[in-house]
Amino acid sequence: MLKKERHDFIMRQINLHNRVLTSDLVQLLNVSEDTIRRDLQELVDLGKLYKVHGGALSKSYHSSFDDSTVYARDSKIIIAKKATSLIKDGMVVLTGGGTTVLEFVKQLPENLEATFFTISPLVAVELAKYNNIEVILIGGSFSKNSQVSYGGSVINQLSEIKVDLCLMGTSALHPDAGMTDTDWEINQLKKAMLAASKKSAVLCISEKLEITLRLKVCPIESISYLVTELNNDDLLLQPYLSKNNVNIL
Amino acid sequence: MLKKERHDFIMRQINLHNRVLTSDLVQLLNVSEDTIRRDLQELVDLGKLYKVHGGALSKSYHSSFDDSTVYARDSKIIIAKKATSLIKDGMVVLTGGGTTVLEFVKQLPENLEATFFTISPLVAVELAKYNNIEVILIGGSFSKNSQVSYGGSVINQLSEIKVDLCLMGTSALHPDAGMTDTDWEINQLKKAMLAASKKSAVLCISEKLEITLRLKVCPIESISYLVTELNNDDLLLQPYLSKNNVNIL
DNA sequence: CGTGTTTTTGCGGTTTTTTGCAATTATGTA
DNA sequence: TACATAATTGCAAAAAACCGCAAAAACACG
Repeated sequence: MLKKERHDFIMRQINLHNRVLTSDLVQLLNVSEDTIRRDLQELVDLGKLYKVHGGALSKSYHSSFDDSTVYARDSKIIIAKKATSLIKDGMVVLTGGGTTVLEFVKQLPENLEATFFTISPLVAVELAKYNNIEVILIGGSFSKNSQVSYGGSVINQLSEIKVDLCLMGTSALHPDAGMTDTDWEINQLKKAMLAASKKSAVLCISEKLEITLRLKVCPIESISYLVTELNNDDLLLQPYLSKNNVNIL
Repeated sequence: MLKKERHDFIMRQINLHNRVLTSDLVQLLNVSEDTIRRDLQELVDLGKLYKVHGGALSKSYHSSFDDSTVYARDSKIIIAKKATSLIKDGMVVLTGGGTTVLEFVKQLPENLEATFFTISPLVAVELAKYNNIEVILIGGSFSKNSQVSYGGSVINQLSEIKVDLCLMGTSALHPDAGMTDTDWEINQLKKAMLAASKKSAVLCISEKLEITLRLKVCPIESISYLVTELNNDDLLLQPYLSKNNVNIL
């Protein structure tokens, strides 16, 4: 069996069961432990899975249960602070969920007067702490993974509003492929959010740039503002993005 | 089972119940006590939980326990535990907000299969921790005081559903005046919730009994179940309530 | 086709990690 | 205080990971 075939086999197992045991793979693929370990290490280097003593776990599995510690918190705070400059008194804003957006809300100026629509209950609770912000929570089926409202009724409600700016995080952004995602419902949701907004801002830590996932949300030129933790000079994509009218923050 | 998986399992239990017993984990994970103790110690080193004699507690629980902002927490826990007996597999339930309802959600049995509608984002987030509970968050204008969705759109959405049981806290309950409130919008909301439900349960600490506020929500006989922290014998209203077909828990 | 190079793979030996056991100590409770 | 339960410690066996090496296979190129 070719190495590539083994890698594909391992990734199938990972996607199916979220985990693999070294010992199982030795039996199934009929190669030595060392070979399996080398395979796993290579897949780790490609960022495709997570290695632990005794086997490996899928990346999504790992991140979804690790909710007590926010990953890359420092970067997210930098992004959040930058993003607040987009918000002016009197604006009507729509936000998604996620730790970066939540951090953004915490950084807003105390006396901001604005109206916020949001699909995230945690964001709503945080926004409610501001006296002069009107909060409208958009409800629907509640996603256990992403902790936001989703589904048909959310899409319907979004189709009835038009806001100045929509603000969301993303799992992947690529100069050619644009914004992409893995979950179909979240994908639909983001499309509807963009359609409901005059302008859009995407909050994205740099390591998620230049990654492409299965489902396309929108092309790169649909994004009005990209907010990362990098300086403009350090952002290699900068010229390409500017060409597509994406403002960099 | 891999060590990482055990750690994730433990953290899930902690997030769900705010505590774990060493002895329970030994049975559930089928490893020796020593292994569990080492696991717990490692999670302590990672700052993810708090170790005590006999098991471990969640960090948030520990801090919220010290946090005296939750008034009469002990009574509310008693009420919450009693109220869980009203919920059976397969039920469709509607809940309001408030600390007592939130505590109720935390006390639900781990594998409950049910559908919950709620107007409270915090309740939704807490419910989402249960694998077999479907959560539908009802959105609308968000109340800074009561931390729930309210207003016309909520009333509309409530008019479209019919659930088995509606569960809410209250600020006042009186044998003659029934359930009363001070806030007009919350008043309307509660009426709509009751109208959307076949049966209703009111969670109420005893000190709010025999109080009357300005706005009437419903007469006493509209309440199917009253849950307080008292024993039946200590509840002076008991005969009167039974006469009006209110079940006491 | 032949030869030198790179890649892949398995093996032996060593080190690290994990786990359970037993003996001891600590803790909480009647 | 005494007793039961839980925690700690040291230890040893088993499992897994690591390291260097060499055989085998695949590849490149004249």
